[in-house]
Parts: sequence; C-alpha cells; structure tokens
Amino acid sequence: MKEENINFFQKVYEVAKVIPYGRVTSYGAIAKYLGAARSARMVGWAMNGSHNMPEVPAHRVVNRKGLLTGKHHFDGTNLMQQLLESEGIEVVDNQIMEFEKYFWDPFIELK
DNA sequence: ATTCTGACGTGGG
DNA sequence: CCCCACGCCAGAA
Repeated sequence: MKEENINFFQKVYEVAKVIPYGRVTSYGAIAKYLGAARSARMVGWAMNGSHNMPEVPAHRVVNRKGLLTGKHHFDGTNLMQQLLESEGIEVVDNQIMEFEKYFWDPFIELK
C-alpha cells in the first residue's frame, strides 16, 4: 500500500465521520471533495477497510442514485438497510426514498 | 505482463 | 428514468 493511499484513506474516513445522523452522501461526492484524485471507485474501495473503524458510518455512503450497492459487504444481507432505517431513512428495495432530501454534500457542509 | 472485476460517475441516446 | 459505452485505479487470478 502506497503512502498516498494511506492519506487518501484517512481523508475518506475523516469526511465519513462527520456525516450527520440521518443523512447520507455518495462516493462521488466524497471523491470530488478530496479532489477526485483516484476516482470514485477508490472511495468505495477505501470503505472496504472501514470495517475496523466503528466511527466510520459506511452505511451512510451510497452511490449517486441513493442505491445501497454495498449492502452485500455488510454482515447480513439487510444490515445496511436496517441501520439506515434506524436513523429514520426510508429504504425500499435497496433504494433510499427521497434521496435528495437526505443527501449531505461535503462541499456545502464542510466547504 | 495481461485480463477481469468492481461499495462509481459522466455523457449521449 | 433506463441502457450503454467509456474512464477511472487497485487487486486478484
């Protein structure tokens, strides 16, 4: 693992940690906020290593459509959805309802 | 070294 | 909104 990626990981976690309760954001938004240095795919890849970090709410990060594409990476098949629903977010068929309403943009909130 | 695969995004139709 | 092609970059085979 290269040094740059370590830094990239830290940045991703740093942004993810400040996502407010009951809000969500997208991989692309985070990647863009970080300068999109390695494209949005790397954000998802970075989340792979967030399992050891309880403070990183990976369930609040979805793709740009509000689809829970990464739910299979959680323990159960519906754990991610349950976590979101426990925060008051309605999820139907892996799709967040009123996604725009819950969307949290790092650019606007963090600046 | 080569090819495929993905927690993705954008742009054209 | 959907479908498709393309760009992206790190790992696995």
